[in-house]
Order: sequence, then structure tokens, then C-alpha cells
Amino acid sequence: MASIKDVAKKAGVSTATVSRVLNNHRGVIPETRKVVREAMDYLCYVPSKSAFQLSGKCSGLIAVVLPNLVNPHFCELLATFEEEARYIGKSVIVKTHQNQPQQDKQIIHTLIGMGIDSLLWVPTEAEAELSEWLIATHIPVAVVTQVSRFFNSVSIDQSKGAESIAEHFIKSGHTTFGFVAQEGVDNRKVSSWSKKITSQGLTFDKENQFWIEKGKGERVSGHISILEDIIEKLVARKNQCTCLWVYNDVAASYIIDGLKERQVAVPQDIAIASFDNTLLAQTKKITSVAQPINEIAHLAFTMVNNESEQENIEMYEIVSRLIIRESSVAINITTL
Amino acid sequence: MASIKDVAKKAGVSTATVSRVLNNHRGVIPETRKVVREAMDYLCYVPSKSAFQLSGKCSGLIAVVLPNLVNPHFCELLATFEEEARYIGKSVIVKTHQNQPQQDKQIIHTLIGMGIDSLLWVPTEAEAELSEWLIATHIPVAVVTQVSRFFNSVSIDQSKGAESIAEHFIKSGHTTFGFVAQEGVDNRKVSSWSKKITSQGLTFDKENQFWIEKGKGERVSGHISILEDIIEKLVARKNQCTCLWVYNDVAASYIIDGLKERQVAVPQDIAIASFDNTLLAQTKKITSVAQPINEIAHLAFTMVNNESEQENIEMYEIVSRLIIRESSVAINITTL
DNA sequence: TTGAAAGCGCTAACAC
DNA sequence: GTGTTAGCGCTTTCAA
Repeated sequence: MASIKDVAKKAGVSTATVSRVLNNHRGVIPETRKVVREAMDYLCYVPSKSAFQLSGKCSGLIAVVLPNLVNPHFCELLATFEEEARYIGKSVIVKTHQNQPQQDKQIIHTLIGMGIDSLLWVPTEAEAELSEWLIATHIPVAVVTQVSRFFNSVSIDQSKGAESIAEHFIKSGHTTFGFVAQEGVDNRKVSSWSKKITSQGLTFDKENQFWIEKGKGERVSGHISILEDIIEKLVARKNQCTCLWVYNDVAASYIIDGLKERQVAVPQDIAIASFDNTLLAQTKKITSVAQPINEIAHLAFTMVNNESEQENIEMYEIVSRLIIRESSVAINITTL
Repeated sequence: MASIKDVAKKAGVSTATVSRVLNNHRGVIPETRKVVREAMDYLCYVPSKSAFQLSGKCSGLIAVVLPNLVNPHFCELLATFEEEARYIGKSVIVKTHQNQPQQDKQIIHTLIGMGIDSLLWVPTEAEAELSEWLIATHIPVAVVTQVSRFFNSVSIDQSKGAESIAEHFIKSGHTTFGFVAQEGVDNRKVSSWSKKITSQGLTFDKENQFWIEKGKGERVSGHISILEDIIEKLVARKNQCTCLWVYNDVAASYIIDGLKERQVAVPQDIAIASFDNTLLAQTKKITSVAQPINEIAHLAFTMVNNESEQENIEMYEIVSRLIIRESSVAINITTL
């Protein structure tokens, strides 16, 4: 690989001049510029990013750290980030921590070593542990999809989402309410959901509440055994649980299929709603809480790309809205 | 950010010794090692990857270049690559060219400048133009999903897939056959599909063949107007086209929804099959040609990670298989 | 077992 | 307008 020296020699100038041409600095006469350009072409010269970086410049690297790439929700996030990065001429480096704080920590270390310009992060609990040190690096961080005590964050108003699901179910005439939630993650959803129900003078049954350990419901290729259990229980509780929300589309889709296989009709026997409104929810007609991903990504980007050193932590909370589809209302029946 | 010098000073040793400790080189007495380690911890030292790289080492970067991240097929590919990369302690840098050769070229240049260790590539036509130069860089390249004249490649036997779809339709008793294919991309599929049909003494109608310009069918959020046209035509041709294959799951799903909205029953009025067998096909029960993505990714990885300089271009062609689902056979009717 | 110093490719301050 | 040179953070050879 040709280096700047080779180009300089070929063009009969100094490396400084080559550098100037490279960076379009003014103060190089057109003739020289032309000669240098030709030498570059001739040698198929490509400047070394790491040398550039080492001499005090930015890396042009934006890190995107996600739980996984199996959930379409995270893929959509990534897609938008990549698009935004492309737009400003930067590169995205993706990593997944699979909900393991240990991995998450390791990843952040590696990324710091690479000199990333900014970090877009859906963190594990490792976030708290790393916060002090990470802040000291002065690398702009935006926590995405979650609220953060330490960094700028762009999140979805999960409680509003859960509330609107409750509202939707109540309006549809349901009187028994259930959910499948992720331990630790979905506490806020659950509390505002239950508040909404009790505020209407209604009650809910502990038997209709299914908690699953964080990360246990993620594996999608093949069976998700933990969801199988829940499906069995739901079948057994037919009529005692007529509506249900599920923590995300992937799991909801899985549960819907499981129920249908066992002759439980959705939405007639049990109405279902979920979160994320991914392509999956759109195509499978699942009622789902839409998180405007473009907006999230855009906000996160601006935060992280903002030159101005800001003092306090900014917390954006995006308003979600419920997209009602056939998994929660029997459209065929009501509209025909 | 603390550098190796800071650590050396703090530990009262030379930078060479710090480097030795860092890389677990032998020939450092435990006592020294301990002191250095402590200094590192104290200073929260993280070695600079770009300096490492500049001193002649590998970057640890694996580039994954894809058409887009909207199609779940590419997301699945990426997910597998990221997993494999994580396994061997490397980082993935993703880029999408949106089917624009110009972008593709630009991307490859940028990546070369970054000193990537290897390239996993679903290229545009820019491939041919870049080949000579790219080969000269000696960076291991694996073309994925397509066959390549210039690089190692792992592809799917597209013709077999199309053939098996034809076979499936013929066996199901269809006598009129249609497709929606991508110009330039799907030529092989089409030719083996038509060969299969004629070999059985059957014929097909030009009116049932829909070609769409490459890249025109990709936008998924919102409407894909070009597919809308096709849907209308299909509705008009009810009974004149009883089965159809579509170039990928995303498009197939879109078409199925469009047909159902217009009271055309799938599969009763028109049976549909597609390619990729993504999560989408699985959940929407679309008959689809499965490409064993794990296998593809794994093969591509081994090729690219193989230390041995190989002489000739290796071409792997993975055997696909047809997964039959409800979009092409009325399971409810036949099995109940 | 450890240190000194050159070199990787680039930038930028300074000199001419 | 252009060249000289130090320096970015690391590795590695050679000497001690």
C-alpha cells in the first residue's frame, strides 16, 4: 500500500504538500495540486485512517451498541443510525452485548480503545458501573430506548404506551387483564398499566401476570421454551384472561402463533397487544405501541454530534402511540 | 486519556516494558508486571488501537457491506457475522450502499483506508470495476449471496430454489405460472424456473411475468408503488395466474396483503412463494426458499479468516430448500 | 530483565 | 507556495 511518502516522491514534492492537497488546504498552486493528484491516482493511494487519527484527528467512528440483532426493533434502530452516519460521512461499528453486563463492559472498553467519536447505546446494568469512567473520557454518549441517570438519553414514554393499551382494552369491554413482561425492564409499563385499570374501578388478577427473566425471551430461531410455558398457561386460563399485552412484537407474534395452534382464537378468545411496532407487527397485524424510531435516532444523533459541551444531562422522552390492528379487535366482524 | 508514556512514568519503567506487559510477553518479572498493572488500573489506561495498528498490526476490523438494513435477510446476515466476529474478538463495521455502485465504490475506498482485516460483501456492479485494485490490496474478500468472477464467494443455488418452487406449483396442480423478479438479479432464477415448467410439457404466459428495476422494490416503510401496480394487474388477471413467486419475502408479504385487501384469496385464488425464508416468512406463513444463513456466514468467515494464501477463487454454492407454508397450499382445507 | 530509539503514516507549526 | 521537522501512541530490535 502506497503511503504519503511514496506519493511525495513520485510527485517530486514534500509530504506536507501532499497532505495539503489531500485535505484541500489552500495555498497550493493548481499546477502542483495537479501533479500530486496524478501521483495519487497512479499509485492508487488511499490515506491511512489510523495515521490520521493518531495525529490528533477524529476517528470518524460511531459506535452502536445493542442487546442483539435478532429483534427487528434493534435492526431498525441500527438501520436509521447507519443512514444518519452515512449522511455525515461517518462509519458505524456495531456490537451486541446479548444482555450480558460483562460483555457490555468489555465492548465499551474496546470501543474506547478505538477512539470512537460517539456512542449510541442501549446498555445493560453495566451502564452505572461504567458511567464515571466513561464520562471522564468526554466521549459523547446517548443512551437510546431507556432513560439514564448518567447520560443524555432518548427514550420512549413506556408508561404512556402501557396506559394506552389498558385504555384500548377497557374501551373494548374487557374486564380481565393480563401481561407478559420482562423482569427489571418493564416495571414502569406494568405500574402505569395497573394504575390505569384500577383508576377505572376495575381489577386485575395476579394469575394473569407473567414475568420472564431479562434476556430469556430473546432467542427466536427455534423455540422459546419460556414462552411455551406461558402459552400453555394462557390456554388453560381461556376466558379468565381475555386480553394481554406482551413486552415486544417478536414475543407477541410467537405467542399468537402458539395460541392459534391450540385453537385459541386471537382476538376473539384473547386480544393481544405489544410494543415496538416493527415490520413484524405491521405484517402480522399485531396491535402495537409505535416508537418513532427515526425520531429517536435523529435526536440521539444530534445530541451526540452537538459540538457544544452541555452542562446538564438531557432526557428526551418520545411520545408513543398505539397502532390498533387485528390482534386486538376483530375487524372482520365489526366492520363488515 | 492516559497513554503508554503516562503508565511508564507512573510505574517507573520504560514504555517498552509497559508494552511487554500489555501483550503478555514473557521476560518481565512478576514484580514489575504487577507494578505496571497497577499503574494501568490507576490511570484507567486503554491502549490506542490506531497506534497499535499503525505500528504494523491488524485493525481487528471486519467490514460488512450490504445493500440495506431494511430487508430482514440482510439483518440476519449481519447478525450472524457480528456473532462470529465477536467470537474471534474482532469488530464489525457495517455499511450499506443502497444498490448504488457509486456508493459502493466510495464505501470500499473508505474501508481500505481504515485498514480492515477482511471484507464481507454483497456488492453492486461496482464489484467488477474495483476488482483489480481490491485484489492488489491483498485484503481477503468474500462475496456473499452472489457468485463472483473475482473473489471467493458463498452463494445460494438460486436456480435450484426457483426450480423447486416450479416443481411445488406443478405438483399442486397449477397450470398457469407467474413471477415477480428483479431485473438483472434474478435472471438465473427465471431461466431455471421456466426450464422446469417447459420440461414438464407445460407453458407459461408472458403476461404473468413482472420485472422490476433493481432496488425499486426495496423501500418498505410506506408504500412500494411499483408493487401496487403489480397487485392491480394480478387482481385483474385473477384465474389467469394462479400461482406466483416473488423475489423476496418482504415484497411477497406486501403483495399478499394487497391481494387480500382486494378480496383475492391466498392461496386459494393465487398461491405465492418467495425467497429468503426470513423471520417474516416464518411468521406470516409464506412458502419460501430457505437459505441457511448461518452456514453462509460461517463459510464466508472461514474463507476470509483463512491464513493460507489460496491460489484460485473458491466458489461455494449452498443448497437451498423450499419451506412450504400456508401461502401456497391451503393447509386448513387439505388437512382438516 | 529492562531501556533507548527508530519507525509506522499523517498533520501542522514554523521556516524559508 | 513549499519544505523541514516534531509528534501522535504503540511495537520491536538492539544493547546493556
